[in-house]
Amino acid sequence: MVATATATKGAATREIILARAFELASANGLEGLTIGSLADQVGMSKSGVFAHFGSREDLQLAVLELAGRRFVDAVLMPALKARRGLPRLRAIMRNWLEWGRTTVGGCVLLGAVGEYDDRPGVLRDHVIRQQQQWRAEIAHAVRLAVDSGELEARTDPEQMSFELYSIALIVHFDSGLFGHAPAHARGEEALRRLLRAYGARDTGAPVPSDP
Amino acid sequence: MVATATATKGAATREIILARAFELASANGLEGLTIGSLADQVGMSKSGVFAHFGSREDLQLAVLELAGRRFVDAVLMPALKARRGLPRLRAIMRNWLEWGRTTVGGCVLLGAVGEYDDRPGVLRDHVIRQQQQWRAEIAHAVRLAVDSGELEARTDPEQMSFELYSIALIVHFDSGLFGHAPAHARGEEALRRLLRAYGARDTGAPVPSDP
Amino acid sequence: MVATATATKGAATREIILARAFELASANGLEGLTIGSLADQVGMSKSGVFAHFGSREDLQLAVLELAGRRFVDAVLMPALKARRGLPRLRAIMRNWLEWGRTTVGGCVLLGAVGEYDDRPGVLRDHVIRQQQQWRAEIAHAVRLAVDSGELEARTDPEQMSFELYSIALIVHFDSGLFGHAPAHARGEEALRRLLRAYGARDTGAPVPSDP
Amino acid sequence: MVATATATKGAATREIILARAFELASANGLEGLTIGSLADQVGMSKSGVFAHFGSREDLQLAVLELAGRRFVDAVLMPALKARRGLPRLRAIMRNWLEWGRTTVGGCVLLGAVGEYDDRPGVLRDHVIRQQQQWRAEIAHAVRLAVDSGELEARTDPEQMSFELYSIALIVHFDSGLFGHAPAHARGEEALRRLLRAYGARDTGAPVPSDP
DNA sequence: ACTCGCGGGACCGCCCGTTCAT
DNA sequence: ATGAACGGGCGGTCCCGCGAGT
Repeated sequence: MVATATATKGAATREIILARAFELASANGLEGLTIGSLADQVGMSKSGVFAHFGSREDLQLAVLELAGRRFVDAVLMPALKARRGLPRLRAIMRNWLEWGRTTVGGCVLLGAVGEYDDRPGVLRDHVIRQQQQWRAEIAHAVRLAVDSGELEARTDPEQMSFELYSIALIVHFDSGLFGHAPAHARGEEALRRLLRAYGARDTGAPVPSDP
Repeated sequence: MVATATATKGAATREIILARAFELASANGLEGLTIGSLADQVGMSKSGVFAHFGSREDLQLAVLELAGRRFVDAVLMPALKARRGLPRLRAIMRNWLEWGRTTVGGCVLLGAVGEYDDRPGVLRDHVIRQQQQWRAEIAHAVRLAVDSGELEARTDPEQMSFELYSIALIVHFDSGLFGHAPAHARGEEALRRLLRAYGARDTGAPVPSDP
Repeated sequence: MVATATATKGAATREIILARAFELASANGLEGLTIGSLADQVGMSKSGVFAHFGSREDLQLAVLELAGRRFVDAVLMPALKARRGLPRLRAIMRNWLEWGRTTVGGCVLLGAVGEYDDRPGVLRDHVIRQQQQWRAEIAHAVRLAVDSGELEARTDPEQMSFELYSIALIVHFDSGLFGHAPAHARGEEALRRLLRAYGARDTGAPVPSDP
Repeated sequence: MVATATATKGAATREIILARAFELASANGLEGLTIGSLADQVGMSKSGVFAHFGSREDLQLAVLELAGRRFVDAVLMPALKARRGLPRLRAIMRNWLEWGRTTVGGCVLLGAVGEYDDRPGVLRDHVIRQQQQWRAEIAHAVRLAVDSGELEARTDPEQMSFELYSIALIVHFDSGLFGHAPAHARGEEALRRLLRAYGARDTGAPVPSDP
C-alpha cells in the first residue's frame, strides 16, 4: 500500500480540528486556545478532540506546525516566483505583511513569540527552532541579493535578517494596538529606509519622484 | 516626626505586594499573574492580597502603572542628564536595553504589548495609552536632535520613533528566546545603522577608530 | 432488552443527584442548595456534579421542576380517583397537607414562594408560572364543585383558590415553626370553615354527629 | 445623671445603622442582609458596623426586634384608637396590609417566617416567640369582639387568629409575586368572607348596595 | 480505530464574617 | 471606629483519564 498523507478517517477529522484550532489561535493566541472551546467550534465532544492530540500542549504544537506550513505556503513559496535578489526579498516582506493583514488576529508565529519568549517548555523550544529556520531563510534571501550586487557587499545577512524581522514584529503588534493601516504604512516606510541603508537603489517605492 | 513615603502600614504592604507582583509579571506576563500565586509569594492569604486591589484587573492595572513609573525612573530620567539631541537619544536607548537586561523576564511594558494587542479591555486601553505616551517621548527626543542639526532635517520624528521602538521590541523578545547577549549585540548594531541612516555622524560606536 | 426509564448511565446519576438535591432543598431551601454540599452528599466531586447542570441556577430550576412533578404525582393525580366536585377538592387539600407532612422540610414549592417572591430572576419567573398553573388547577376543581351544585353558584373560583392556597401556605410555614400536628389541625379546621362558608354541606369532618 | 434611652453617641449611631439595616432586610430579607453592604450604605467600615453587634446573627436579631417595634407602632397602636371589638379588629388588619404595601419588600416579620421556618437557631426561636406574641394579640382582639357580641360566641380566638394570619401571609407573598393591587384585593375579599363566616354583620365593605 | 460520556482534581476570582491592634 | 488580615466557602473552568460503545 502506498503511504498517503491521510490514510484513515481519523487523520481527516484531525485536519478539520486543526484548521479550526488554527483560526482560534490566530484570534486568541495559542494560550487562549482551549480544548473546550475548540470542541464546541468543531461540534465534537471535548474528549473526542482531546484524543487526537493527547494533551493540550501537543495540540498547540500541532497548531504551531500548521502555522509554519501555512506561513511557508503564503509567504515563502509565492516569493520564489520573483527573481532572485532584491525582488524576491521584497516579495517575501510584502507577502508577510499581507498575510498578517488578511488573517484575523495576525500571524500566529509572531504571536507565539510574544507568548513563549519567557515561558520554558516544549512550545518555547519549538518557537525557537521555527524562528531560527525562518530567519535563516531570510538571511539566505539577503545573501542572494548581496551576491547579485543589489545590496552592499559588506552586508551581514544575519544582522539584516534580524532587522527585517523586527519590522514584521512591530507591524504585527502595532496592528493589534493601533490598527492595520497606520502600522503597515509605517512598516513599509521603515522597510524602504532599511533597504536603502543596505545599499539598495530601487527600494520599491511606488513612484520615487525624487529628483 | 519625619514625613515618610508610606503614611500607613497598609500602603507599605501594598507596595510590597506590588513589587512582588511586578516581578511575577516580569517573569510570567501580566496574564500569568494570579492572586493565589502572588499571595503565596508574599506569604499572605489570598483575601488579604485581594483586599488591596479589589479585583485582579485592578491589580494588573496597578502593576502596569508601577512598570510605567519604573520605566521612567530607569530609562527616561537618567537620560535627561545627557545633552539634548543625539546624546540624549542614545542614552535613552542604552538605558532601555539595559533595563530589559537587568530585569528578569524583561520589560513588562513590552510584554504587555504582546499580551493585549488583541485582547480588548481596560488593560489594552491602558497599554495603548502608555505606548502612545512613550513613543511621543521618543519622538520628542528625536525632534531635539533634528533641531540641533545632528539628524537630517527631513526626518519624520514619529516614523523614527516607530523604528527605534521596533528595535527595543525585538531585543525584548529575542532576549527571551535566544538570550540577552546576542539580542543586545544585534540590537545595538541595528541602532547604529538606524541612526546613521537618519544622518547621524557619531553613532556612539564603542571604538570609532574608523579610518 | 427491556426499556428502562434511564437510557444512559449519566441520566441515572443525574437523577440520583437531583433526588438528593431535592432533599437538600426541602430542608434548607433552594437558596441553601450549594453545589459543594450537594457534591459531598452524593459523594462526587464538585465539577462532576456541576457538569450535569451547567450552572447552579439550572440545578435549582431542575429541582423546582422535579418538585413540580412530585407534587403532581403525590397531590393531584391521586385526587383524580375521587369523584368530581367536593370530594375531589377535599382530596386535593388532604393530599397536599399530607405531602407537606411526609417531606422533611415541607413542600419545596411553597418554600420557593418565600424565597423568590421578591428576588427577580429566572427562578422567580418559574415559581410564578408554577403558582399560576397550580392555582388554576385548584380553581378548576372548585368550578366542578360549583357545577355539581355542591358549592354556592355565586362562588368566584379564583378567589376561593386563593383562599385555599392561603391555608396550604400557612400550614407549611407553621409546620416549620410550631410543628406539624397543631398546624395541620388548625389548617383542617380552617378548611372546614372555608368550605362551609362557600356553601358546602358535608365538610368532611371526622365525626359529623352534628345535631 | 438620669438614665436615658441613648446615653452615648455609640447608641445613636447604632440606631442609624439599625434603621438602614431594617430597610435592607425589608428589601432583601434578613438572610440577604450583609455586613459589607450595610457598611457601604451607612458609610462606615465593616468592622465599625460589626463592633456594634458582635456578630451577624445579633445584627439580624436586632433588626428583628426593631421590626417588631415598628410593627407595633404602625399596626397595633393606631388600632387602639378604634372602638373595641370588630372595628379594632378590622383596623388591625387594615393597618397590617397597609404596612406591607408602603414598605418596600413588605413586612420583615412575615418574610422572616419564610426564611426561618425550617432553619434552627436563635433567629428561628426569636421568630417563633414574636409570632406567638403577635397572634396572641390578635386573638385578644378577637376575644373582645366576641365579648361585645359582634362575633359568634362559640368562636375559637386562637383559630380565628390563625386564619386572619394566613390572610396577611398570603397577601405578603402574593404581593411580591403578582403585585400589590391584585393581592390586596383578594386579601380584603377573603377577610370580609372570613369575618362574615364568624358571624360579623357589618363586614366593612365600602358600600354594600346589596338589596 | 475512533469517538463519546462521565468524572476527578486543581485552580481561579471573588465574597463573607470575623479578629486584632491601633 | 478603623484598616489590615485571615480562613473558609462560593460558583465556575480547565485539562485530563477511564471505560464503554460503534
